[in-house]
Amino acid sequence: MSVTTFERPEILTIGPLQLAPEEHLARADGHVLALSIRELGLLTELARRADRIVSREELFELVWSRAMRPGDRSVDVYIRKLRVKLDAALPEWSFIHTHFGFGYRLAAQPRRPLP
Amino acid sequence: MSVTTFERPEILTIGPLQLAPEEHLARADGHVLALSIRELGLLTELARRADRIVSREELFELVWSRAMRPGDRSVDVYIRKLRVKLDAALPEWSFIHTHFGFGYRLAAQPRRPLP
DNA sequence: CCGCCTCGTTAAACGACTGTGAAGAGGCTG
DNA sequence: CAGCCTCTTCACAGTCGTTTAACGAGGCGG
Repeated sequence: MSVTTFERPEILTIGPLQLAPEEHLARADGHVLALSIRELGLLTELARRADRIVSREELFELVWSRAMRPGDRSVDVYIRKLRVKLDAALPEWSFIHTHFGFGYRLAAQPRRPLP
Repeated sequence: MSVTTFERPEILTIGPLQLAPEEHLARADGHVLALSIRELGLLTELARRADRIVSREELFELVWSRAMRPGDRSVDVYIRKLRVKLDAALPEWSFIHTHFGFGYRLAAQPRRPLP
């Protein structure tokens, strides 16, 4: 059974960061970020769960659409790529926070200014 | 069914670039660009979707008015031709941005000046 | 304080995707 | 009919993304 709905395009806002998953686009202060499919997928799933801690296993299944093998480090590697690109675009902010033993949490946090 | 309307001519402006599709004309800083039919068609469809990523398939169907065969590189070739002509006319700007795996996006972006 | 487990980071290998130059067919014009 | 322009297709080169492995740093519990 199918129901026709008229949804507005999904726009996720995390501080100065804007995500438009359907358009394969991410913007930082309006400026377009060049993200790959995996990077955007991971960032989108984190953004949909903003301010909450999400485990690697959950992130992996959301983005890769299959179960994560024990020891798989793919999520870590892509977290790193995202951090590099986000930091290049918005050096004043930090977004992805590690919760040791649990997972990652996305939240826009102003970096403390240089003394 | 056809309805007679009185619309003002469509003028598309992308930074220093002006398109008048009905006149088969493109201007860069007022200076006329020599574009072929396909080139102008492709640039026009991109301009109508400025700042958004448009897939090859969509571009092909818009410009060629038929479905794109898998592996067809025509869009790429015309993107190249447009880039050459746009760069010759406005070396300080870049217009057509590649989004790997997704398509192309048109946006006027000042090229970074030489140090 | 020691050792183990977790996380950060880098890099190699491979495949997939895109950039580029050129050749050939066809059409239009003088 | 010759010359020129456009469109299309092809081949090769170059770039980018994904995945996996490996090493080192850091946190946590005993």
